[in-house]
Amino acid sequence: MLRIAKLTDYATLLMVRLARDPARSFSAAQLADELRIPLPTVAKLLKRLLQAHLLTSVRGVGGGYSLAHAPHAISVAEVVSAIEGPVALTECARGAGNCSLEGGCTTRANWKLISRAVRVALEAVSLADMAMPQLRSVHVQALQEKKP
Amino acid sequence: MLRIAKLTDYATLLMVRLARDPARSFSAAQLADELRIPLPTVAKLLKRLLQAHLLTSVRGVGGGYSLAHAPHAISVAEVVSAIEGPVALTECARGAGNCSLEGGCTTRANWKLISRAVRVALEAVSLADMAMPQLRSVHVQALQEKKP
DNA sequence: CTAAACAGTACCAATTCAGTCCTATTTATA
DNA sequence: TATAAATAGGACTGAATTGGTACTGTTTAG
Ligand code: FES
Ligand code: FES
Repeated sequence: MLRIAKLTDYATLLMVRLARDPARSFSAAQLADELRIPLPTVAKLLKRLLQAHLLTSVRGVGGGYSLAHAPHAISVAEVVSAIEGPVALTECARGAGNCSLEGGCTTRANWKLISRAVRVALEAVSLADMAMPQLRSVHVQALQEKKP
Repeated sequence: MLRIAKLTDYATLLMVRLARDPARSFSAAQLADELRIPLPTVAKLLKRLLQAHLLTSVRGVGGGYSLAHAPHAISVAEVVSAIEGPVALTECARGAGNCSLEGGCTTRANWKLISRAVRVALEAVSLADMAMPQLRSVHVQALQEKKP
């Protein structure tokens, strides 16, 4: 159904929670408890987000995680990419298309453009936005195109 | 990676092929052969597209499938929905969120808006567009928002 | 020195997805 | 009217992905 993975959904919840108190630091256990997500899963996600440089961590007693950047400087697209890799709607949209028509395949190039539009839509929304009651607007000026 | 299913990719290939000769009628075997997609798979997809009323079919010898509407009147969004159901990025974006915060969950409402932006992006592109060498533009005026 | 907390990896279970097969039913035409 | 070309519909399997778990190691405040 063209939906993001459940884990990605969790990840945004985590990030949005962190975005509400950008100064504070949270342990995995705290977040798991507060959001009612199983601890091992939370731990796994935080690790991935850390590797994507969206978080900073402090080890040891009293350690924890916090955002690596200001809430308005982290986009939903980054969170999604961190968990499920780059946004590319079709296989061939990201490189070698194994499609049949190949040579004269118009579909492929067009999927790439559509993918970009989607990516732009996700990039347009920051964690700060997500933490707010309602997005003001997601105005997506999607694609600038090489003229006919 | 936020990608559409392989079957959906196939489905668009099929639809685009049909869109190139909207008058003609194609048998499943013809399409399978031309696009190098396994026949049983093609047959399955055509059935689903038929049930979504995107195609019309004629049975018997010399029968086949053709588009139910003009190529410019069928959007990529419709094809995607026909194969993988309605576009809704998150579980809760389409109804009952089983999310923890529930009550005051701002994330949920915002995901809905993002989903809509994506949907609009897919609706903005028709089969006729996909059949052309390169989309002119996918300008997505995504969301009109209830003002602050 | 101990306990809290992150780091990394490997593993299992369950669901989903792609693909196949089989058995009707319809219809042009030889 | 018999035959073959086609769609209609469903059931079934195998593979791949995903969600979730477990274990072992490292860091660090008190
Ligand atoms: S190369 Fe993938 S659709 Fe043609
Ligand atoms: S209800 Fe699903 S994210 Fe809160």
